[in-house]
Amino acid sequence: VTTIDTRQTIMNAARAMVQYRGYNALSFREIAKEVGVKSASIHYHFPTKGDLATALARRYTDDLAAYLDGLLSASQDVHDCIDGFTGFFRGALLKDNRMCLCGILAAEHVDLPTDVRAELERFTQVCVRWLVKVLSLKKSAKGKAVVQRQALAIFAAVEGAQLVARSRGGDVAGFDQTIEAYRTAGLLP
Amino acid sequence: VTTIDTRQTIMNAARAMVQYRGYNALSFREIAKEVGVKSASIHYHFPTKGDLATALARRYTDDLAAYLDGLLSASQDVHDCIDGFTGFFRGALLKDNRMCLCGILAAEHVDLPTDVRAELERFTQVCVRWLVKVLSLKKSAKGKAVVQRQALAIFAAVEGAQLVARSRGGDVAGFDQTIEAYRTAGLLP
DNA sequence: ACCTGAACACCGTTCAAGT
DNA sequence: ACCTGAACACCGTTCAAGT
Repeated sequence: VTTIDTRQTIMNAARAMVQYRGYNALSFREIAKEVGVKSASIHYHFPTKGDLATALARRYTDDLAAYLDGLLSASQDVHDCIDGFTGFFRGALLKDNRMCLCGILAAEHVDLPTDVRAELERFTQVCVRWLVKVLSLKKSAKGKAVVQRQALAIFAAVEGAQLVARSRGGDVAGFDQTIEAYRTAGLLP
Repeated sequence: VTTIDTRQTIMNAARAMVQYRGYNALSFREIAKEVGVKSASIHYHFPTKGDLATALARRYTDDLAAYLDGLLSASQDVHDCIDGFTGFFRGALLKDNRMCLCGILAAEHVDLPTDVRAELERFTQVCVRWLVKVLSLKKSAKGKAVVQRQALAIFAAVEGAQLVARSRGGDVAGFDQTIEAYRTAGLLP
C-alpha cells in the first residue's frame, strides 16, 4: 500500500524513540521533524504525550501477544517457547541497544499518566499468563500459585537481564550468558 | 554538626529525585527550590547535569560497597549475606517506591555522559565481585567463570525484580515473592 | 568563594487561524 | 479533516555582575 497514514508514521517513529531513550526524553518536536510536520500537528493525532504513550504500549502489547500465541501454536516444546520468549528481548538489544518498550517505561513509572500505567500492567499480565501456559506443558506436581510466581520471576529476571546488558552498552553476549545462567540454575525450564 | 555543606545538600536532594524520577526528569530548578538557592548556583557546584549524576553514582557505589563489606564481616553465612544484598534493593522500594540509583540510570543509559556510564559499570562490578566472594563461601566444584556468570545473573535478576515491582506501583510483596522464587529455583543459594 | 538575573535554545501544551 | 505560528511556562547552560 502506498497510502501514508500519518498516525501510524508518528507511532512508528515514537516507538523507536521511546525504546531508545524513554518517555521523558521523547520529544514531540523530534517526532515532527522525522515525520515531516510541525509539532503542533502531533497533538492533533495525540492530544498529550500520555495519549501517545498509551497507544504505543497498547499496540506493543498486542503485537507481543500475537507473537507469543504464534510461538505456542508452532511448537509445544517448552524449550522452543522459552527461547522464543527470551528472543523477543534479545532482539530489542540487538537492534541498536534498544529496550523493551514496557521495560523502559517501567523505570519511569512515577512519571506516567494512569492510562499508560494500566497498559504496563496488561503487558506484564500477557507475559505472565503466557509463561504459565508454557510452564504447564511440563507436567509437574507444582500448584497453580507456585507456577504463577515462577512465571513472574522469569519475566522479572529476563527484563533485568536486558536492563543490565543495556547498561553495559548493549552487551548481547552478556545477556545470553545471563539467560544461560538462569537455565543452569533451574529458573528457566 | 550544624555546619551546612551546600554541596552535600544538593547531592542529597538530587539523589532522592533521581531514584524517584530518573536522570532526564531531574531538574536543576527543582533542586534549587528544595535547597533554597537559584538554579544557577547549582551549576557553580556541578557545572553540568552529567557532573552531578557522576558524583551521585560515585557516592552511591561507595556507600553500597561499604554496606556490603559490613555484611560480609558481620556474617560468613551465605544466606545472611544474600538477604542483606536483596534487602538493599527492597529498601529502595519500601521508601516511596524508589529504585536503585544505578538501575534507573541503566534504563536511561543512552542519554548519559561517558563519566556516568563508567560509574554504572563500577556499580555492577562492585555487586558482581561481592557476590562472587559470597558464592565462594560455599565450597563447590564450580569453576571461576561459572560463579562469575551466576553472580551477574543474580544481580540482573534482582534489578529486574525491583523494576517489575516498581511498575506495579511499588509492589514489595511481589518483590519478595519473586526473590523467593529465585531461591526456590536455585538461582539464589 | 559563592550566588544571582538575564539570556539562549530547548520542551509540552494550547489556541486561534488557516486550507 | 488536518495542519500551522505564536504564545505560555518549563528545561539545561552560559555569563557578566554582584557580595
